[in-house]
Amino acid sequence: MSDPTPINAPIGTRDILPGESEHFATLVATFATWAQRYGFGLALTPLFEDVGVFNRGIGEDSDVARKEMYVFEDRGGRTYALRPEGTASIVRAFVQHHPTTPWKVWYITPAFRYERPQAGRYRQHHQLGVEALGTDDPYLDVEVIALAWRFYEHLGLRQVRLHINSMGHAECRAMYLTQLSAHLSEHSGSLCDEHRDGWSRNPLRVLDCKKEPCVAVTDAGPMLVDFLCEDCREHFATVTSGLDTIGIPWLANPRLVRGFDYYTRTTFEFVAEALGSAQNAVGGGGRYDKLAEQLGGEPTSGIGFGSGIERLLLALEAEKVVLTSKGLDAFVVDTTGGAVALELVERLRAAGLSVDRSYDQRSMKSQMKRADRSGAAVALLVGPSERESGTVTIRDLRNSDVADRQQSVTLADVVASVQDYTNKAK
RNA sequence: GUGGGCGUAGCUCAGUUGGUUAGAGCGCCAGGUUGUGGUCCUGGAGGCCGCGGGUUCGACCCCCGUCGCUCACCCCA
Repeated sequence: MSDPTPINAPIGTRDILPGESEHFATLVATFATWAQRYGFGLALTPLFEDVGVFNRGIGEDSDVARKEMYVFEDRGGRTYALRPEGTASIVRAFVQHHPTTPWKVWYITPAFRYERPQAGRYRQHHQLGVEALGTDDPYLDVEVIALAWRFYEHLGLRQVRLHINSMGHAECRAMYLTQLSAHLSEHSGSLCDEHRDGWSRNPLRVLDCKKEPCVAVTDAGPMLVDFLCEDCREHFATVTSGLDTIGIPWLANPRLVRGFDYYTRTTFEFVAEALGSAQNAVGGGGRYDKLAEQLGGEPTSGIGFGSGIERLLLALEAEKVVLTSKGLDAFVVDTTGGAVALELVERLRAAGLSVDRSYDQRSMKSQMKRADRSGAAVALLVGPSERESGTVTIRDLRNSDVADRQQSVTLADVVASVQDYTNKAK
């Protein structure tokens, strides 16, 4: 009947548990703060969508849509997919609800891609990001990029480079694609093994190829920037000069095409140079002026970016940045059976303090050890004599060199005394 | 989808040409200190040596299979 074999988390997924989850939580809280500062409201959308939301959005020929989506059929025969990225769902919600524009939202979500896991790449990872719909004002592009930049900066990342490019709008890109295809066709024999026969399915992808043969061929070929129309050129110039104005360094990268078909005009990527591996993009995004239409809505401009939380945590680790989170204020050590601790921790918690205690009536030495490991600022000791006199002994656990590390306070003064300690520590 | 590496204690890892009771460090528990953590000392618990099969008198070790983890390619966050 029952199989006693333990079951592990699925391939490419992982548990984020205390010890690590504090960093995750601090990172999300930081992003929430910054997104709000920039005027974005939180948007929560379903984890799964009609598969068309993603197919139409990110392009049926993209790798993600072709082979990386978790697609399934529900009991009613509808075909759904777990979201592989954040933008398409948000735009679907925009089309469905017709909010007034400009509509600025931020999100945090798991994202799913069926691919072989490796360092910095998971089948379920977490993304946070923003989307802004309803205007093609280039200053909005600047703001979205600025938000990402300030967020990384505030986290403590110092080795992030902003790569930026313009994909043009539909017409300039079409002109460019004709030229690029002609060039690739002429030199297809010199492309890498993978693209020699496969380049025509998505010529832009060849620009993204890092292999020597492809780089050589595309270097000698036409570049998208040279095909931008007057409007697109001006849009791009306004974005980059806007970045200059507010002091955000950028790097023009004409090869930056990114993986999803919906991008138009501005595209950008944040590369964490501290990450040695190929998985060094901690965030990216761009403008998508056709996506709302593709999802059945009115033509609506939009721009956004997404950032991978796991990648950011790896980048922070690589840069040796430690995200601090608030530890315990106090740990109650009760050697009289634990009933005094019960009341004490409740009172302290009600006063807004973070408090833990030990259980199972362990020895004082054992409880003190736990108090120490807990990282609490102070230990609150209750033994027979304290219980007798209605007092608590407060012991400073962090400053081992000061003389008066312990003091006795009445139960009535405990809350205020602990608050004194934690305020001093700040 | 393709290729490499690795599966031994909670964690990180040793383990001799195949040989008898499988080890260390850290962590955990307890004691040294019957009311005091971090340092130190002592002791203890904890292992189907991933799983299945094969070779052998004998397998953690060699062979095959399988599952899992991991790294890389591809692509991406």
